[in-house]
Amino acid sequence: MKKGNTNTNSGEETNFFERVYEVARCIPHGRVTSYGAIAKYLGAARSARMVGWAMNACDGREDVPAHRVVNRKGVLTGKHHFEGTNLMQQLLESEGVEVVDNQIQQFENLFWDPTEEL
DNA sequence: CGGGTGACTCAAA
DNA sequence: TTTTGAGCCACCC
Repeated sequence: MKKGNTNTNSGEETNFFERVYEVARCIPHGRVTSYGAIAKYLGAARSARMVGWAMNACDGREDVPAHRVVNRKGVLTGKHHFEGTNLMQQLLESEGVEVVDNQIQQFENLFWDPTEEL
């Protein structure tokens, strides 16, 4: 049926999310990537939002360095979602990434493209 | 089944 | 140049 139901949600996680987490986990230390890049790698270049959504679900997945994932401009758009105000920035700086005004410096240089690297 | 949402992205005015 | 609008896909109720 269609959807009626049985929501099997519980117990089985959507592969899509897992996929995002997997890529996020593959992000090298001290590097950053964009939602669109991950989405494209998954085959849904237009679903960058979903990647962000997946990050929202990352709650509980500490292994998922959401702080390494930023928007196409290199701006910490999701930093507002992190606890604290500069937690995300602190994490990035801790890895050697320069962040100023919620924007990553030398973003192009630190940008890590899964479609090319993987 | 249907509707609403969203941590994005691209394009046009 | 900056701002505004629409598109898109997957998850949740």
